[in-house]
Amino acid sequence: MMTMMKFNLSFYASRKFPLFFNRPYIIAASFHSINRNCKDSKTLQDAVYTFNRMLYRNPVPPIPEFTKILSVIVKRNHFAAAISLIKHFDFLGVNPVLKPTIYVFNIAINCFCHLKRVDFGFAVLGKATKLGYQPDCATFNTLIRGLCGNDKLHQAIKLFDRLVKNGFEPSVVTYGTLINGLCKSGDTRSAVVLLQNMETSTCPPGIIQYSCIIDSLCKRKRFVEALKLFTEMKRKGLSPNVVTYTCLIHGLCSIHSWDEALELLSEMHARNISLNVHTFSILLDALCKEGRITEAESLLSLMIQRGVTPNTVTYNSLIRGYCLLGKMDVARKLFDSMVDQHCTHSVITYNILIKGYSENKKIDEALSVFHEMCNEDIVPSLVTYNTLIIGLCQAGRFEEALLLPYEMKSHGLTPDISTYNTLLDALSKNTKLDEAVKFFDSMIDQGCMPSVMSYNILIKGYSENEKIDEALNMFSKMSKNGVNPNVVTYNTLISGLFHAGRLEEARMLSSDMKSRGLKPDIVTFNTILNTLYKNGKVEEARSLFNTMDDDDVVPDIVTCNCIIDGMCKSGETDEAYGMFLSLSARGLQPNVRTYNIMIDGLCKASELDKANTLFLEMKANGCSADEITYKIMVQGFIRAKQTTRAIEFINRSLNGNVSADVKKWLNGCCPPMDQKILSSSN
DNA sequence: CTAGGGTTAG
Repeated sequence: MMTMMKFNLSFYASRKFPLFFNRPYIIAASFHSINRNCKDSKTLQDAVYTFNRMLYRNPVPPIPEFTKILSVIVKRNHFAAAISLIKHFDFLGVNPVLKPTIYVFNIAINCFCHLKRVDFGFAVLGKATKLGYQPDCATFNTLIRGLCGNDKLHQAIKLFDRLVKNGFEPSVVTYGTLINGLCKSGDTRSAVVLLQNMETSTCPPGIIQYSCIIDSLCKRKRFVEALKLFTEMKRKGLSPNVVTYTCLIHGLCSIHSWDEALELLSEMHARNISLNVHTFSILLDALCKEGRITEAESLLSLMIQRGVTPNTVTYNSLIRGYCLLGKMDVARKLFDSMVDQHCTHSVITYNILIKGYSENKKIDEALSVFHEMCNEDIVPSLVTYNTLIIGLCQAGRFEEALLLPYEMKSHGLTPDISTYNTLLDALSKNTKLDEAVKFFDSMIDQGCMPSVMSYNILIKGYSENEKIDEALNMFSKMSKNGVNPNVVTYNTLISGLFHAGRLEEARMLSSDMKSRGLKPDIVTFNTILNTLYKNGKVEEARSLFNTMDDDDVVPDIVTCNCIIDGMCKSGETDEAYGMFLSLSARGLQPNVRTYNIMIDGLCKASELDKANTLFLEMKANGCSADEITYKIMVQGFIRAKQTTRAIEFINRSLNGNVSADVKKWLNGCCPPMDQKILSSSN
């Protein structure tokens, strides 16, 4: 326990105690939380009722009975309600029966911190000190956490240092809180320094501190450092627990490193650490994200078999998995079945379903799910609205989308920058550039400052409408307004300049970008490579491709498609095919475009059998042929005068639900055959 | 004091 003997608190005693009474925001907030959810409000009302009854019981129950109720209320996030109950305690020192303990003060501080009023938290500390209470470890830990959680990390560190200087011995929780705050703010380096400081202090770091930093490193994809800490903790005799492993597995899954993740799973097995609902959910989510829904289903059975009950989060991932595959009926069924499994729908569950319907071109269903959630007393979040706005815009229903920010405001939600950017993008994409520009100005009037993304959207809008000079104008305007361009800005402009044939300016921009400390990314390379090939600069393209590695940029499938296409067009079909075969070794999956490019190249090199084999292979690889694939095959066979096989493909495409404009395909291909093929295929 | 699910631009 900590020693407070010489601990000097004078610097807090001067703080003003907050007025608990008659704070309008407290009343408003309590009202809101009571109405948030029926089931919840019932427990809240019960708790408040019991609390008030206890106040008038004779004799009054001991204080810990009251704080127990307060803890329940706080656990359910009814902070304002807790504070309004705490005001019943006697802070004036006239009623010895209702004399608060330091624990009551701590709860009040915690509540104020959660209500984003850390300043009131400090005022409570001031009052406690003045009344002669000794703040305990929890008091300061709560305040430090409050500062960390309210973007006042710097003050948290200052408080920590000041406390230490005044003789306060931080506990492992104090260190842990600060390490967590540093990690969440992205300063993992300082977190590691603090971890090292713990080593020489009276409380050495534990599993929690290591796990916290490991998680933060994984989230930032710094796996080398994460694994180093992981090894270090094991070397120090600290056994990683299920949380530590789960953090690492999560990180590895996020970069599709399945083998490494599986290795950790077997290590867990060897150490007799069982997977919990978090671990299973992460694995299931990763499978769903990759479209591996059958495996996700098996994993669900496995977890149930092992006695781990899936929860709302688990189901959310599965539902999203079905949505991603367009299986909305299954998604909906699963959604409905959650109730039978005693799983509640969260606002995120609804958001997933709404997005699923929107993306599968079922915006009316999305809207009806939205109304459903309101009827179920689930309060739509900012994300709900933003998702709906995207859906409405994609469905071309701009008027409705533009109304939603007003509806949000009437429900107490503030549209954020992404709300506005979505609308801005929708306007500029749909040849309403003038309206987009007006909207951009109105954002500022609404008190929402345009972000880099806002500028990027307009720059793209101008570029794609042959107004590259206006785009360049926006570019200089953004810097003037204190918004720094990012890689996307440069990529958009470079692409626009290429499109306008202003190659030299594009080149200049690309070096300007580097001088600003921005590194070209995969899109930059793809944009430039594409243009080089289009302009027949094959050698230059090839040497640029070879420099990608120096910039730590790994070619993706778009890059390879571009290279394969370029090789085919310059007659190097064998080299192109070699590259095609090397894709899996690069960890890349060919997509429809890859197959189309390669098949076209093979057809033009009169390698029809090879082309046909690829056509069959793409289906076996789960990549379905589109209209272009059929067109390439048909034209290939016509060029080779293999009319029967051409007709075969025309019929296949017509039977295969591919919307094919056969007549268009045949245009320019052997006119005399035109009639013959068309008549036989009908 | 540590872990999982939902939204915007190239």
